[in-house]
Amino acid sequence: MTATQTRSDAGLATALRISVSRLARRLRVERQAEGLVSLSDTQLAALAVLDTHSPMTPGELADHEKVQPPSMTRVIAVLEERSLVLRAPHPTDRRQVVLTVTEDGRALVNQARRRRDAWLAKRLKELTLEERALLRAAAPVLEKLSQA
Amino acid sequence: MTATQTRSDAGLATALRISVSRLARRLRVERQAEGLVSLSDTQLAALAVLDTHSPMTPGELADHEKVQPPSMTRVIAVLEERSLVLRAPHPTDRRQVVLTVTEDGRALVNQARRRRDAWLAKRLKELTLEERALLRAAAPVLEKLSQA
DNA sequence: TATTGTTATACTCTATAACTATA
DNA sequence: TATAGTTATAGAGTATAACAATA
Repeated sequence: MTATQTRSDAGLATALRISVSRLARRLRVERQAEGLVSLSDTQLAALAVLDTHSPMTPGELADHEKVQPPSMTRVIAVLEERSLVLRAPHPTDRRQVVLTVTEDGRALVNQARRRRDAWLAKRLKELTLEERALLRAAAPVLEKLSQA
Repeated sequence: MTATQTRSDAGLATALRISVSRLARRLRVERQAEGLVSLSDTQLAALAVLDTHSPMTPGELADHEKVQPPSMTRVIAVLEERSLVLRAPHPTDRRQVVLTVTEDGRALVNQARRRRDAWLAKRLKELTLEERALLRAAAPVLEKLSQA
């Protein structure tokens, strides 16, 4: 590796960190600007996890989302009150609770996803074909970075 | 544009949103895991803005960071108490306050930046030359997206 | 009167500690 | 005793409303 590439790579970490963080913040803001959903980040994230992993127990959900069980209790209370999830007794262990996402819950998750994608899709259309191709190739690399 | 490309572009928004959001979250977590800095996101962000735009008034800083003035008042109080910023009277308008970052403040911002970059730089080294080149090219496009 | 910044107060989110029910 | 979940309580962060000082 040449000295130029080494310098360039040192700058790459900074440049990538800034551009990724900034775009992520923008995506959050654009989602909130859409309003209407009126669920907090954590509430929506928990619902999205249930959408793909349902059924789960509150404990599993808390572990997955890296929050403490009491925090998840409150999140679930909100989701249940809005009929987005169902709480049912565990078939064999009566200490546990089984959570399942409702049809309303799935619909809301999908709506939220579409709304977040909408802003980005619009911005992507303003790019050149080459730029989009570049991002298409870069997306899996970014994904790999975050899972390292 | 072909039908295939259209479908692919629709998926691109979703793929890019997920990978960018996930990597940004990971960067936040890794920064916090480094500990030591002991400033909140907002406090560090405000300090970083002052590092590049100092001097600023509290009002300008609140506008820039999209928080309400009373919230910024509290952030500044913490930063001043730790000798990271200085509050001085405005030379001509005595209603206003002029904020400048101290040497300690600049040092802390740079340290925080280095620490955040360190994790990412390490991950980048695990990629192939081609993958790094891809990200180098993609970074400015991501930057452009966030500013759209 | 309008503007800049602060103080007073309340709300949301999350945490730790203590408790209940069950295994 | 140990585990799953909830309730009680506290702390951090941010908001709105009211206020003081100055333009």
